[in-house]
Amino acid sequence: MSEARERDREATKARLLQSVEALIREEGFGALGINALAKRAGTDKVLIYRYFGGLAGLLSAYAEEGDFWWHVDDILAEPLPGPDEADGLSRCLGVIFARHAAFLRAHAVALEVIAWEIAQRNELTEALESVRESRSQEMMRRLAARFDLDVREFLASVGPLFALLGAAANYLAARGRRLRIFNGIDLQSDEGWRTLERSAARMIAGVASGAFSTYSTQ
Amino acid sequence: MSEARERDREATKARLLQSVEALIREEGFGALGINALAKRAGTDKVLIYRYFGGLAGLLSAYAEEGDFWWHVDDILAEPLPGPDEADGLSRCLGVIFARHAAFLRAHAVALEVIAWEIAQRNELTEALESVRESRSQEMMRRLAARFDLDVREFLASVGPLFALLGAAANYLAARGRRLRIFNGIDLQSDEGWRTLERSAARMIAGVASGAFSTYSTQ
DNA sequence: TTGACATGTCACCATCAGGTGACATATTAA
DNA sequence: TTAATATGTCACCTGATGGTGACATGTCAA
Repeated sequence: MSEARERDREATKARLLQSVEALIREEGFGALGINALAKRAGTDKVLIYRYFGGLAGLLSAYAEEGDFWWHVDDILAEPLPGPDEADGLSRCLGVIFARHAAFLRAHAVALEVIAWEIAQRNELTEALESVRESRSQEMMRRLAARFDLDVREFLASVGPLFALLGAAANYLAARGRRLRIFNGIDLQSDEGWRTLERSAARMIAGVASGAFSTYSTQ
Repeated sequence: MSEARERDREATKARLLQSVEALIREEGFGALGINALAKRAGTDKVLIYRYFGGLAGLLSAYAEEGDFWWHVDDILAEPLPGPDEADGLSRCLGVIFARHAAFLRAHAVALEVIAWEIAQRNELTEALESVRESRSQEMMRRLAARFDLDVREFLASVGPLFALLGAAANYLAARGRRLRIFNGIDLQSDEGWRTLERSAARMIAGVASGAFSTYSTQ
């Protein structure tokens, strides 16, 4: 009867971690539960308690090793406008916005993470959040270095801009999973997102024209 | 024993509707359930089935009569920059952004609605969504009329801008409920939001400088 | 007064959740 | 070989959920 599954702790742990990813992608965070995870992994839920100490432990293990968010190297990959080019920083920010948006649209798990971070706050969302935040900070630091700007002042001037555009991309991409139209924009079409990118680029340029140097405050 | 509660259908229905609001505000959407609502209203869940046809019916009744979102009159209340003033439209959009953001920060239920619309899709979020969307559309139409612009072209030029800024405000306000900092911005302080409003105003101006008239396409 | 209906109460059901204890068996060290 | 331990299976518990049927009693028209 019982097929005497192979005894391999590491393989079982790996299957459980993969189940976290698969469940989030296919059914969303709402479906994440001890029972569902065990079933999906084809194992017994008691092993989750034994190997990970419970659901929270499994989820934070996933957060640490999971590949659910972009890497700084990818978001800043060449070719990328540099400090020697005209409007280098503005165009650079535009490219980053576009890459960020493209990544989101291509990664269902990332969108689920964003949606769930807003709606709920628990051990997993906190762990995921901290990974995301540290990557963003790293990206900003490297960008400041690229343009030879003081990090503090760079954050002060570009921070609000990134906050607005990043927030917009997150919201629209997450929303676009299930709702096609927002303010007349088709969130599920390439054309809709190109429109958004053009607007974002113009908005960036608008801020840049006013102030962007290291000695801008207001 | 049983206190023989007064028999008043309308009062019971009203208590149930108030429970929806109270539960969302105090415990979030996750707590919305037949049992929790009945308990909160101090009544029996079977009455929800009888009077509203079930949870979905109660929730959509709330969506129709609930006061969970801004009214167009409020968001466009005077004083508001008009077509005769310099940069009238740009400044008008800036004011609307600020009012939208201020409303969100002051209304916990609205933030819950936004968060839940992103994370889940069900009868209630669809009903709430449709109310929100229709108010936005109405606001845009009245704005076009105020500046004597063709609605279609107005939507094409201002639509992406509103989409980006509205999305950003929604995301940041919803996120700010539980997470204080985003990209160095304090989402729970007036100062943080003033910074965002200044950036938004500059971004709007940047788009306006390039194209804003009725005959702009790209 | 009587009978129909509206309002409200209660008990119960199946299902799912997270969680735990008891057990079977493979592996490995003594 | 034997005994301890690691791995995995199974049955069961408590509690909450959505949902329904049976019942008690107030209200109101005939």
